[in-house]
Amino acid sequence: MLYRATISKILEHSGHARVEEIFHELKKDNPRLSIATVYRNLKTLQEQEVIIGFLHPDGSARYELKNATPHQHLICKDCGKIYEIKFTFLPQLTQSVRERAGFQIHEEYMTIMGKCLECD
Amino acid sequence: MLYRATISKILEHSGHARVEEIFHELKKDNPRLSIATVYRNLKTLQEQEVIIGFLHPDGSARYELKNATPHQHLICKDCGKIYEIKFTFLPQLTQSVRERAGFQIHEEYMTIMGKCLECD
DNA sequence: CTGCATGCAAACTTTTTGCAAAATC
DNA sequence: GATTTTGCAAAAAGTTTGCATGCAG
Repeated sequence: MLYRATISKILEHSGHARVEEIFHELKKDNPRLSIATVYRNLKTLQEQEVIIGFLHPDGSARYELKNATPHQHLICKDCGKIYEIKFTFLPQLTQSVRERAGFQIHEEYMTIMGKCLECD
Repeated sequence: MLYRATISKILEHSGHARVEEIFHELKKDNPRLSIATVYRNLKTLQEQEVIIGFLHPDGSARYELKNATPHQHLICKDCGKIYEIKFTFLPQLTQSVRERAGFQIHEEYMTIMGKCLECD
């Protein structure tokens, strides 16, 4: 069944979900669901580039929809909350890095750590 | 003993070392060393802000010296290699993010994913 | 003597895998 | 009927913890 639609729906209104959260949500509809199935489906959906997976600095894997407009992540070192931001000068940055290091940036995977307003 | 000097020396000439690598190096001098000790010391040194720990997207924990000049990380999604780069416009970025989101950037923890020259 | 650091083994957490049963086409 | 997906249990891999021992102040 691949759970594609369901996982997408979950990620639509819960931004950077953990595996456990996704598992918990899916289980509401199918109590017999195994977490192995969740892992397998997340892997498949990531290979199909439907979703984006990344590691939170706290060590937990997080997932979000790929079709959302590309954005960057600010992650608070204190509370761990993830803020989304759109860097306006990203084209310049992308070009600069390509010229200086021959490195092609993937804009969806940019992470900045720091301290958020609430924790300051 | 805390292994502070030794771990620092290891990290001096092996940039983004994994726990296993550090363990292996330390074990040369002390064959009875336990990996639990390495984990405990790495944690302490990180709390003392002597070293910086971060998660490689491949899931492995990496460590580097904190006293080195702050830099940013480019990580290749294909080969996993970590490139260090110094963004020249970081002050502007820091200020922009602070104004727009009230978020105080920690410059040592900035990560950009993408594809490196060798893998392109 | 007191307290911190260590080794060892066990426990935990997260993720992956083998395999047989079930679902899908 | 063949292929794919699933549940379950076991296995890996990475990290943490309890406890008794050892070393240092």
